[in-house]
Amino acid sequence: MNENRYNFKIIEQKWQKFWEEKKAFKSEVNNSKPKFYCLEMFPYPSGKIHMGHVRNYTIGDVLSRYKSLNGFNVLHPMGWDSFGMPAENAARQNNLSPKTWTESNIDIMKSQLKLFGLSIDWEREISTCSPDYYKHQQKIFLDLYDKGLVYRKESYVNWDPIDQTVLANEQVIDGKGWRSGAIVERKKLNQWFFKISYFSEELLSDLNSLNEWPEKVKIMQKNWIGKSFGCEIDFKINGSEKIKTIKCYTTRPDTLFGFSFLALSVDHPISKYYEKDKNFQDFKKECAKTGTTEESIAQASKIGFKTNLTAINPLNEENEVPVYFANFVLMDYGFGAVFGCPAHDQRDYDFAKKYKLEIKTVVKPSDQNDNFVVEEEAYTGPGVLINSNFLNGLKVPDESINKTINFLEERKIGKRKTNYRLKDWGISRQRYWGCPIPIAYDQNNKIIKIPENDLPVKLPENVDININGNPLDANKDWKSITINGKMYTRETDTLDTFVDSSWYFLRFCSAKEDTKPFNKSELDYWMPVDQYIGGVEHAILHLLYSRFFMRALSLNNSEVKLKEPFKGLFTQGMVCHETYRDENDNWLNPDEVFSEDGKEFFEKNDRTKIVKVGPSESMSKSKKNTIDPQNIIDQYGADAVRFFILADSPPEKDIQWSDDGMISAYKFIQKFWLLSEEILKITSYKEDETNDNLEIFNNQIINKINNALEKFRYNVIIASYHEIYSYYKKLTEGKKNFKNLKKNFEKIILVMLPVIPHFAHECLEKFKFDKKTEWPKIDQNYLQEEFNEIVIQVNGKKRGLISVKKEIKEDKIISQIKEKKLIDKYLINAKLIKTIYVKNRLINYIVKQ
RNA sequence: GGGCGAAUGGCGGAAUUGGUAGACGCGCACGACUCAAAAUCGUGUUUCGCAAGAAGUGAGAGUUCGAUUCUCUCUUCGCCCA
Repeated sequence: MNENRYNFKIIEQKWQKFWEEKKAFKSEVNNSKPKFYCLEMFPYPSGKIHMGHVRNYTIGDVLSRYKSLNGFNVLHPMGWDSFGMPAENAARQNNLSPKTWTESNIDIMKSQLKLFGLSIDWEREISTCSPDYYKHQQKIFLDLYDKGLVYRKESYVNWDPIDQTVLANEQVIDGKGWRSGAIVERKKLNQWFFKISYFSEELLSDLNSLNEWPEKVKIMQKNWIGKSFGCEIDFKINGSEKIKTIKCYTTRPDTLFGFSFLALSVDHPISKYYEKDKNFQDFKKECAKTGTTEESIAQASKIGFKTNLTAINPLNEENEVPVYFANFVLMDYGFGAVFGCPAHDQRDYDFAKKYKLEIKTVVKPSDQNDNFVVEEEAYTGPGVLINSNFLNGLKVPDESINKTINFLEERKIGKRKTNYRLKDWGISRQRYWGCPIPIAYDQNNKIIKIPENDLPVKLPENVDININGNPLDANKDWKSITINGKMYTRETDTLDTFVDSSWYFLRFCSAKEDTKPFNKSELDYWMPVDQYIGGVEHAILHLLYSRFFMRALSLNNSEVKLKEPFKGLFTQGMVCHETYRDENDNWLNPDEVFSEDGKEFFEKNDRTKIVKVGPSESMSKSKKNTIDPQNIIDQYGADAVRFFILADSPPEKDIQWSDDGMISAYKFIQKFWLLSEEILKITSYKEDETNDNLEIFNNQIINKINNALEKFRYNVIIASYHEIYSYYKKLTEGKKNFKNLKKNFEKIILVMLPVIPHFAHECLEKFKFDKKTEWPKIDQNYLQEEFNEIVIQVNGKKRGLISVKKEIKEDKIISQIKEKKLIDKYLINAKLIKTIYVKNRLINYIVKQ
C-alpha cells in the first residue's frame, strides 16, 4: 500500500476535533456582516442516521460553508423533533420510557452527525421534548388563545374500539386499526383547534411573494387552501312546521335547473329533529363507519336517508325535490348542505342512480346540439346551458355562474361567496408523548388557563404506557391540580407534533433565552430563514403550519413583523436502492446479497439460493433496502460519502445508491491527494514562466462551480472537480513549476472545501496557505479565451469548425472560410441565399440546390 | 378523475437567453505495469457503416436559418390531490 495514502480516519478526526475546540461554527449576531440562515428540516430521533439525513444535511452544509467563505455570518443550527408516536410504540415494545428511548437515540444520532463534519453550531441545539423547549410553546399556545386563534369544539376522530384509543389517519389501514385490526369508528370528541382558516386568504395570496420556492410546492399549497368562488343559496323547504329554509353553498349555481335533490350532512343542525327516529340513528351509525378523510369518503359508496322534506328550486319556484341526509356531505365544508345536480357532478350522479332520481341535462358541450343528454357519466366540462329556461345559451363556466349569481342576488335568495377548502387545524392528540396543553377545567367544565408561574406543565414521568387509551387521562395524580385553592382537572390531550416544528426555526435564533420563546433583536437579525432544505413530503402541512404560526405570532404584536418564515425553499429527492427478496418472498438487506456479474444475485450465506431483484425504491426499513451510513463512513470516510451523495444526481431528484459510485468517490479523494503531493513537490522547484492557459482554466472552472452552487446543481460541481483533476494531472506531467501554479491550486482547494471540508483543510494546511480562507474571486478577463471556435453550419447542419480571434468581424470570418475552402464542397451546385452570424458562436450558410 | 412534472448512450446524468447534443461519473473493451492477480495508469466507448457518410434527445406534427430547449396532439412514468 502506498505510504502517501490519504488516511481519512486520522485526518477527519483531527479536523473535527479542531473545529470543536475552536468553536468554529459558533454563530453570533454581528450587524457589520450580512447574515445567512441555513436550515435543514430537523430529524425525528428514530434511532440512527439514515441516508436521507446524509443527503439533506450534506446539501445544507455545502451551502453553509460556501456562504461562510463568501463573507456571510452563517447560522446553521440543528435540533430534534423529539415528540411523537414512534417513541410510545418503541416504549411499549422495549419496556423503556419514551424519554429514555428518545434521549438515547439523540445521543447516538448526534455523535453520528458529528462524524460527517457538518458546520453546525451545536450550542444552539434544541429538543422539542425538553421542558426547556415546550415551556415556551405552552406560552405561545396561551398567547394564541388570548388572541382568539385557539378554540375548542367537538370534532370527529378515528376511534379504535378495542384499543380504546384515537388513531391517526395513517394508523387506519383499510378502515381497520393498525394494531388491533378492529373496524375503526368515527367518534366525536371535544378537541382543540388553531384557527388557521382566519389566514386562508393571506396564506394563499402571499405565496406570490415566495419567489425562491419551487413552483410545485406553491401549487400544492394553493390546491390545499382550495379557494373557490360560488354562492350561498337559501332553499325553501316544504313538509315541516319548524324548518322553513336550508342554506347551501355551491360553486355551480348555474346548474340549478338540473337540481333533483338536496343532500345534508348527518351533523346538519336539522338532524336534531330526527333524534328519535330509529332509522335515522341506524343510518348515522352506518355513516360513522366511513373514515374521516376526504379520500375515504370519496371512495365509500354513496348512501342516503330520505326525509319527508322537499326543497324548491329558487330559480323558478317550481321543481320540488326530495331532501336526503347523505354520507358524502361534510359539515365542515360550506354549510353541510349541497344541492344535487346529477347530470353534472359524478358524486351526485352516483347518488341519483342509486335512488332513482331524475338526471336532467342542463349543460351541453359546445360541439353538441340541444338534444344532448348525459347518459353513462356526469358531464363536468365547459359548454353551453340548455333546458335552463332564461339561462339558456349562457357559456359555461365563465358567463353562466356569474349571471346566475347576479340573478339570485337581485332576488335576495343567494349571495356571492368565496369559500376555502382549508379547515382549521385540529391540534389535540390523545397521547402521552407530546407537549401538554396548558389548560384546566373546573367542575362545570369551564376552561381556565394554567397561570404563567405554574408553567411549564411538565409531562409526568413513570407513567404506565401499556394501558389502553391515553396514559395522561388515566393518571389521576397528575390530572387534578389546585389553582388559588380551587380544584381543577387538567386537559389531558397533548399537542400535535406539527406544533413543535412550526416555530423551532425561531427558537434557534435565541436558543438559550430562558424567559421568552425568543429575543426580538436576535429574531430581527437572523430571520427569515434564507434557505430551508428538506423533503418534499412536508410541502403542504409543515410549511403551511409554519407560515400560519408566523402570522399568528405577529397578529397584534409589534415585536414580530415577519409573515413568511422561509425565504428560500429547496426540496431534495430521496435516496433509493434496489430491493431484494429470497425464494420465500422475504425481504433481504443488500448486505445479505451477493453477485458476481451484477446480473444474477444469490444469498451470501448460501450461494445456491437465487435472490429476486426488485425495482429501486426509496430506502426503507420495511423493505430492508437500506444502507447504513455508519458502515459507509467507517469504510470510506465522511468526505467520500458527502462527495458521492452529491455526485450522481441533481439534489432535487431521487438518487440511486451505487456501491461503484461510492468507491469512485473514495478513489477520487485518494488520487487527488496524490496529485496534491505531486504539486507540492513541483511548487518547491524554481519558478518558471507564467501559464496563461492555467489561468483561463481555473477562472472558467471556478465560474462554472459558482453558477452551479447558486442553482443547487451540486452534481455539476462534482463533475467539475473531476475535470480539475484531469487538467492538473496533465499539467504535473511536465514537472514544471509556473509562477501562478501554487496560487491557482489554492483556489482549487478552496472551491472544494464546501464538499470535502476535512480533505480541503488538510491540503490548505499542507501547502501553508495561511492567509484567511475566503472564496476565490473570478478574473473576468480570463473567462473569454483569445480564440474562439466558431461552428460553420450549412442549412443548420454542422459542417466544420474554425478557430478565430474573439470579437472578429463577420466578413473576416467569411473570407477565412473561403480561403481555407472549408465548405466549398457544400456550395457546389448550390445557390447561397444568405449567411447568419452569431457572434463568437457560429456562422450558418443558407443555400438552395 | 383533476393538477403538476419528467422522458437524452448499457446506466446515473451534462448542455447560459433556441446556436458544436452526450460534459463528468459508472459500466464495458483494449493496452501498460505484473510470474500472475488485485490495485493503479493510459486509450476508446450514441447507433448504423470497412469507410466516406447518414441517423439521432419517448412518438407525431408545427414555428425557425437553426429546436433537448418554444407551441400543439399522443404515449409512458413519477409526484400531489381526489
